[in-house]
Amino acid sequence: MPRGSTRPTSRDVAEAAGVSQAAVSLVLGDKWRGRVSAATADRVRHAAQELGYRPNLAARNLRLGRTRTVLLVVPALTTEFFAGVYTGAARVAAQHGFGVVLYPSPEGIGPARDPFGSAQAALDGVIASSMAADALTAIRGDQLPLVMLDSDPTGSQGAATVNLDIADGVRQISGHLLGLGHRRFLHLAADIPSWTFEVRARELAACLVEVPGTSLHVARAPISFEDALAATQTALTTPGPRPTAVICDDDKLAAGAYKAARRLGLRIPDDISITGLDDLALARALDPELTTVHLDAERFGEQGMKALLAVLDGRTPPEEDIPVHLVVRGSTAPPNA
Amino acid sequence: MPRGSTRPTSRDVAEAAGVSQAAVSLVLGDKWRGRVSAATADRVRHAAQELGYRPNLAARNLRLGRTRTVLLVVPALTTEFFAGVYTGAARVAAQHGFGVVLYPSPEGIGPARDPFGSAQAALDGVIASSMAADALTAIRGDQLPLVMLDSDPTGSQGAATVNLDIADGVRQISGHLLGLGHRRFLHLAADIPSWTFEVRARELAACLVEVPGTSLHVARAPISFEDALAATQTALTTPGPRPTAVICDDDKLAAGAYKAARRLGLRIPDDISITGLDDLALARALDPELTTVHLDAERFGEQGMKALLAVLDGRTPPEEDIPVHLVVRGSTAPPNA
DNA sequence: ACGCCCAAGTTTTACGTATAACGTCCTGCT
DNA sequence: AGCAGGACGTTATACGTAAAACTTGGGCGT
Repeated sequence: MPRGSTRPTSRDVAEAAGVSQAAVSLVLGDKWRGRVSAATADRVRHAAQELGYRPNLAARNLRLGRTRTVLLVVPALTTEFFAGVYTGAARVAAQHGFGVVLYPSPEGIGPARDPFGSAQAALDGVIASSMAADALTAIRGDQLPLVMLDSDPTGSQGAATVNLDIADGVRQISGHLLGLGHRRFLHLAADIPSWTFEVRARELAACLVEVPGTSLHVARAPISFEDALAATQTALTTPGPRPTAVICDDDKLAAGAYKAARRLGLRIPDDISITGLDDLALARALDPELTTVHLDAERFGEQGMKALLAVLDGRTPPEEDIPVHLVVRGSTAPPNA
Repeated sequence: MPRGSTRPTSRDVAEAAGVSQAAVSLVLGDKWRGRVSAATADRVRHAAQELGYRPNLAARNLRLGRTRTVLLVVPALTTEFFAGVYTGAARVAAQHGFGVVLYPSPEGIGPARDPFGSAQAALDGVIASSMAADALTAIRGDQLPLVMLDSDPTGSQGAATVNLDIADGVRQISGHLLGLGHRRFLHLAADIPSWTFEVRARELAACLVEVPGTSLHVARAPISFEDALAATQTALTTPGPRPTAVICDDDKLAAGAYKAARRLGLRIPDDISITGLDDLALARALDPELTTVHLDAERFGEQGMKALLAVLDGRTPPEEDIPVHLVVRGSTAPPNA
């Protein structure tokens, strides 16, 4: 037993096993082959077990100069999407003996003045999701290895990037709706300055401009049920021919669009088709179930973490986009008349 | 400039300011009054600023024997509820200079064999949410200050507990439905061995037994859309008089119940009333909007963190339950006939 | 004039770990 | 017989910080 009630240290283990502290470190660090006899190694392991020894991570981190801990910066945790990203990143991290600390940037997507303010941990690297460029600069100042998720590759200042192939998702949506015969579209866009949403707008416009006779209106709303409802309602009641399909930047917006359509007495999908993007649990709870683009959040987090591990290893991370796929459910149908 | 490209240490700052390392520590630790002149203190601060000095947390943690970091153990991050708990806990923590590391127990609610397996951080304390008793024992073995969220106070082995007043929420639901005239109930229960769900079942039974002429059937399902759908569908098609109200253990189950009701051609709330519990974003997206009990997840997390801070301070945390309130929306109405 | 205390620092130490550098047998070979 | 070298360790040191213990040079009271 160590004196007092403090946690046992490697020295306590050494004493209990009748060896030096260095031997304990070698054995428990699995570097004992050819340096310590198997019998002694066993004694040490038993003593450690007996005392309930757990290494002091602060001391180890100080000694090694690294912490095997990385920071994941995400916008506010308001959907399960980022929970999935975290889960995926944490899983891969754990497999490599790393831990992940979460930092929900208080200002949401956009500039974060003090990227690490509340993160008490000492860090080996950072994964930043959907961040604005100025926050990026603040982070880079710390010289930490950095991976950006869903961010403009051209503005990433040399940081590695991992992206979902959102552009392809938009192509799949527009292809689906055009194939059904839709020509008049409303784009319910997230009113957030973020690359991932710019891509949606740009790609959608590019897809539709190719097809003669199409029209595209854009409504903007913050990602909230109420705002989406209001914006859609306004957009659908403006004079002129009504859009037959509403393409929403994400599922939450789509839920608002559903309610707006219902308020106006429109049936989904008979009178109006609606699509989302994310494939949250919400998508299946809506009635009819939402046609949307499935994003594999966990895989996204996994890839992000793998890229960061590569950077930490001095390797160059692969730059492939993560595929996404359209899930056709009940909210889309050919336009009537 | 320090030699090489390593991060500047307090010694580098000392050299730049022409003082000893101890002086730097005193100044930056704000313990310099009466020990260092104001002019020197300024020189030190400027030097630190100039070099971009940031203290090495591993070294500080080692020296101080504490990390100002706590672990929040939650079941899988599949709903925004636990995201809210985290957000609240992290906010309070940040105000006190603490960080929060998240550990989503891989086995979900229930036994967690290796509570800290993937948590690389050195910890000052633990907040554990909805955990089973055996996992608790494993945690207690580590002698860390512990606060339990939504856990059986009688089985908490002396750990502080913070609970939502779920029992009161159940009373509000049953009062609401009984007041509307309902007498035949289906309880769609979460098929998870956790105290928070046991409370729901016990309290509901207790509420209904007081009222003559009531019947209560119970269906069980894991918390998933599909399972809830299947369980409800089975329960509603068994012979005998059909329940007029379905009380669900949480909103996600309610979403499944909605779909089951629709499949059977039942209108909500005309033919059947449905209630949830949580008040997730989902609740407002359903059509009609879900009558449910609002849980203030962020406040829950805040209270949990405050309790842990109290324990760390040697104070006794208050043992008050957090109030919840019924939100009546469109999914409940008097039974027809 | 002498001692004392205070301001303004400095020197030293400890936290617990990982590892480089250094001993000491003993075995086997020439 | 002598000696190389492997097996099995030990000793010593550094990581960066906080803080206790020590130093030094006035200024002030008596």
